[in-house]
Amino acid sequence: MRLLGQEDKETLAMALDHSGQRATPQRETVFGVLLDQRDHPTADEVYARTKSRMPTISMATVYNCLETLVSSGLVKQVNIEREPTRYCPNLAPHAHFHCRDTGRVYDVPVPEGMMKDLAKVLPGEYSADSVELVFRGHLAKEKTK
Amino acid sequence: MRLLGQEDKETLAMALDHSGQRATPQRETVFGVLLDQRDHPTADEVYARTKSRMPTISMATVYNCLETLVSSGLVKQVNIEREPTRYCPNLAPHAHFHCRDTGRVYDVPVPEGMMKDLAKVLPGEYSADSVELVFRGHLAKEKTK
DNA sequence: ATTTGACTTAGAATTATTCTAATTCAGTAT
DNA sequence: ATACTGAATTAGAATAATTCTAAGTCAAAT
Repeated sequence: MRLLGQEDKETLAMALDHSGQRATPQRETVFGVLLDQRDHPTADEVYARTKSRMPTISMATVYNCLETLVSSGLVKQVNIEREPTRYCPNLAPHAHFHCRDTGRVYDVPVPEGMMKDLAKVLPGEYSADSVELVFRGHLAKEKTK
Repeated sequence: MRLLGQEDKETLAMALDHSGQRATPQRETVFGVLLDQRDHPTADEVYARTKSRMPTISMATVYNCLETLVSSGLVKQVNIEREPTRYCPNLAPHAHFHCRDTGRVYDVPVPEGMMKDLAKVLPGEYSADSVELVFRGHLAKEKTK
């Protein structure tokens, strides 16, 4: 485990301040958990990982912290097929791949131009502020990571 | 309200048979409800609409019928942001637009070529059998329908 | 020092969905 | 026609992720 670096702490503090919220040890720890292992953990998983660093934290607080991080814009929720919500600190535009065998979720980089093209399929009466792209299928071989 | 036409009944019977299941009045009625008003109803809404045509049907049966229809391939589930699952009998490849104001979901036709292009962003180790594309935002004016 | 309001916490409540166990039904074999 | 078989339906209980509630804690500002 790696603690939150000074740089990440600054980022967090600024983003929270910008949305009228405070940095707290719990929020820093949860954010650190997300940055540390970018495997799209569920709230349960975040709770378990956070608890090992901060044993007194409660599930409710984990939910609160995650919500705070999302509202500050540093973390995105990833919802796939009514499964428990997953959390993702990858702010670059990207798609997701959901493996039917393992249930794991992988980030898929999306080229700049593709996002532009996607916007074009929308008829004029719609104006979208977010696009979500999820692939589902299988991994060719075994992905070790 | 419009009853299930002979053609739709055939389609349903064939699809069910193909997946080793039987056509029943409940399944026909639920399917009719979905074809009748293609506004992506939730199970609750399907239940209410179906009950007005077949007052004795139960919620469990509605869930069972929806599951059956999905497994037969005639209906697709549409999941958006952990909201209750919606049901959609539109089999053509299409995207969805989720209005932040009303919560309504609209079908957005996607040109053939776009789907092809989307597949290309997937690195070789992934093989996708389904793609989900959801836009979220606002409608320019008021959409009356 | 005291107040204020934000934050954390444990546990209860909510809610969409699934499960269970009993009943009904349709088709087939007797 | 009648009995069997497995599928389908049903009411209600159970599940599980998330949200809510109400009480307690803390940090900053007066």
